[in-house]
Amino acid sequence: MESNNDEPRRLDGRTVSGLQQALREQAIRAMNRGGRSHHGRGGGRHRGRPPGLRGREIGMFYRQRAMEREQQEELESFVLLQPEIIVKVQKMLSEYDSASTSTFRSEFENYFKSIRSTSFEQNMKEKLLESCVEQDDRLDEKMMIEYDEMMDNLKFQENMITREKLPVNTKKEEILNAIASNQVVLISGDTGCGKTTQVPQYVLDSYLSSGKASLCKIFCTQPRRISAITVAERVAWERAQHLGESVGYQIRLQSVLPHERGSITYCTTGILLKRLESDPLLNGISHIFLDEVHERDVNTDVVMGLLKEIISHRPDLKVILMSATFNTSTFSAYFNNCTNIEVQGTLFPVTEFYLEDVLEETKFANFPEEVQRKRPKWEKYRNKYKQSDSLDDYTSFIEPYARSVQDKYSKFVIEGIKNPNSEKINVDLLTALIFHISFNKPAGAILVFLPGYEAISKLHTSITNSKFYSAEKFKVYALHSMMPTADQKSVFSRPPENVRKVIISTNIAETSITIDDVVYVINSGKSKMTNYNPETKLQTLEEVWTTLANNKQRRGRAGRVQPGICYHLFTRAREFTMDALPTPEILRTRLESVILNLKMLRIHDVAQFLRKLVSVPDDSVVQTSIALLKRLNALDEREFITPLGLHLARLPIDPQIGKMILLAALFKCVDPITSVAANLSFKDPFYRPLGKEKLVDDIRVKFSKDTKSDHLMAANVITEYREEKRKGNERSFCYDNFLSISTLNQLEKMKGQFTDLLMEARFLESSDPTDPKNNYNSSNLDLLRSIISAGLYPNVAKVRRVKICKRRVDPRMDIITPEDGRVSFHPSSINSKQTGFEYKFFAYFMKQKSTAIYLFDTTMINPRALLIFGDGEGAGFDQLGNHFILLGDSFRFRTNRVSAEVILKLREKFDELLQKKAINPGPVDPESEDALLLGAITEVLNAGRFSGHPDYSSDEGNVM
DNA sequence: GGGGACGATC
Repeated sequence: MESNNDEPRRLDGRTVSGLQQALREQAIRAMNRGGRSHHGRGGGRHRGRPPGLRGREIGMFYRQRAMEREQQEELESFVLLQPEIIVKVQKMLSEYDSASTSTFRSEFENYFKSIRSTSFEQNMKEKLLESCVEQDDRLDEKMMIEYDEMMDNLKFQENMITREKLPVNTKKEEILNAIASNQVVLISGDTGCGKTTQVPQYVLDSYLSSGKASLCKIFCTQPRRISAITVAERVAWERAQHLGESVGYQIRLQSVLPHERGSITYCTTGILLKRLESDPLLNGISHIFLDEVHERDVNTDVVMGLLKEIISHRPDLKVILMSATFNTSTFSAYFNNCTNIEVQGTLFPVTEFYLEDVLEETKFANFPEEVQRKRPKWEKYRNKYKQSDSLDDYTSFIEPYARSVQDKYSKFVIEGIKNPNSEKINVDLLTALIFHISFNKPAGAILVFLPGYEAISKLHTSITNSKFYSAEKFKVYALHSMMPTADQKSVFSRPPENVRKVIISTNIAETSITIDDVVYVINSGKSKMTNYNPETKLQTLEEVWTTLANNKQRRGRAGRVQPGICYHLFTRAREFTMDALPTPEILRTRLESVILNLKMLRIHDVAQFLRKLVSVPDDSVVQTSIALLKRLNALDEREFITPLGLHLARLPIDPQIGKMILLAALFKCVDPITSVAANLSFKDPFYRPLGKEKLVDDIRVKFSKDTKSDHLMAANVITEYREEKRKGNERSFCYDNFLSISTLNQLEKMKGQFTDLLMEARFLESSDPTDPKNNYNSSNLDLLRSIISAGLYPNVAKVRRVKICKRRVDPRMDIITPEDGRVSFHPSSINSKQTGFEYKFFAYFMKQKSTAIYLFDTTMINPRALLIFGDGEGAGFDQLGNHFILLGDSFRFRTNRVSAEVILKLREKFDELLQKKAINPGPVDPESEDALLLGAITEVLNAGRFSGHPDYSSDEGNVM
């Protein structure tokens, strides 16, 4: 056994010194400590102490040293390869060394070089020569006849009566003239004005009737998949046609395309963006409508930036921006002060009330007097100054307003709004208001906007537990993206007479879900926002005040069928402090995918391009994202896209996950890893119905089997779903396990898309994810976990020690990442429920700070995989002769010389292999030298697998 | 011990 050469216990991390210091300093400090081993610590305690310290200083010194040691321990580990493995792998590597290297596959080389050497501008000029849409007289004639037939259709004529009543119809000629005489036009109008369904039809019909339909091809982008479909269906219906005639849609993995010319295609913004990669001039397209530009999602902002450049090369291309009626000058200004045509909406008037009115009406005065301290004691003291500060702020902000309205409201109302707790979400007040409306106001559904799951859950409980509640008189729905109600039709159905429908929702009901019979809206004034902090490099989820734009949108939800009422649960004074608009998404997010996509468009100076967008992201975020892309080898040192980066950019997926499925192709474990990738890039298939949270968590643990992996748990779910579907049993399987059939089906489709693309790029021989040829290693659990970690790298966390609380891991304890210090398993991660781990290392994809820094999805990782697939400044030995390997710039592994050599050689050779495969894509031939290398890697991973044998496994990571 | 909402050619 190797323990004869390097006895693990004596290589305990405690004898080595400061990790983030220079190596020299480390060595000197270690020497000062006399190189004592763990066992010798009890002996000469004073020997490492500098002379001249007295009294308290001695205590301070030891305390400091204990802290240093603890920090080192957190980041330091131990790895040793067994001698027989070393011999075997060294032999394999020496054979591999003699193998020849590969060269560019020629057609890929040309493509790659054209992307690196041409600019966006040049590329457009080249494409212009190829593209020229000719008018087709015969087609025009045919379409004109069809158009006449449509006009004669009774159904069409009947629909036209309704269409002509839409407000946008009053501006029809003005709009058509503006589009005819301008390249860019902005049309702004509020919900219900008909711009989305009508304006593209006005344009199409003007071409049809003038016999030039072959020159008209309209694309209209939508931010959401669902709206692309429903709008297309509606427009086809209005024209008394089926989808696929003059109207169609295209979203990811699903489309009904209309006729090639003389047609309207509703698509998601993402589809247009992807198309631009190979078709930057939008060949054959005559009109681009960008709808809902006011929502300011990343894709729309980027497309606007690109269109601004494209239009000068395509003078015949018309761009029509469509927006809600706020903030329109921003878009008009962005496009050289383009014409803005404003259209009135058709919503019914909505009366607004504010907190002070609600208190008066409900007689609610029951706000908690004390400042509630939910935080632990220590935090209270730490924030003491801050707390009182914000209290003073509140007082000085509310006092003048309270004085100005004191004659209009009862004294208890004025006292109420002066209480800072009146600004917190108050379930009692919400419940009182809901029953007040229910028993005193005319019929109509009540829609409550709350920030998130917790508040929805509390209010739901409060309502249904109330003495005023009865199941016969109320129908209460909770609406959240993770709840099944969001996918069901029942929430749209009108309740029987005398039954009050109450919908408690997140902002999913602001844009994505529209419920027509809502008459009363209750706006809590709060919503949740993800944000990205460039300094801490952390994504956060914060509860924030809504903006005036949100308030307007929420209010509008009450006026769809009749005049409505909106109750804002904040004062008019608070409204005065609210922002006009939400922060555009591009300022709140990381930019890896955006940057890689721009590189594909041959936009090399990404930072310069981003500076020309409507909102300019922080340069430090751009730089952080570029740095990660370099670390993934997607960009080279000069920030040019690499062959690997090009493959990653072509996949519709985050670059890290793209790398994961590329590795899965090389290592032949495609089915489980594409499941992991689909799950990470789309959404979790589990529903979380109210009150079933624990049940769902238990089911997740059940599906995880013994993998210690949320990712492989998801893969297991897909495998079992497929099996149940084969048996015709999928409905009950999904019902019993709180799974969404539609999400699972989409995940399956996405897997197919990944394998299609991998095959197209020649990394696979079969495009069936389940083909045995793609899955020789799919049952090698340790390999699967390694591939996951290789993709997710450098997202690595380490468990320091496990605390058990009520027979479960306490998820708040003792997990660290080098960048953030202490983090936690999110309670929904199956690893927050495990009681023992064989390895200390975990890979994760999503990290988000809310009440703590949570890792949402985690896989326990064999540290050998990290060392082979990770990066770092290499290895060496300190002055005590202790060998080490670095992982990244912080994790450090003690080892011996031969182990270090073998591991680093594998790392180097694997990097080479990946680059080689990127320039000459192809499956790994089992007879080739590449297979030998992959075999050697698998050998090392397998030999490091936890075997229950304490001699080496304990120091590599066993923590229980 | 807890999850605002979206999205990805041919």
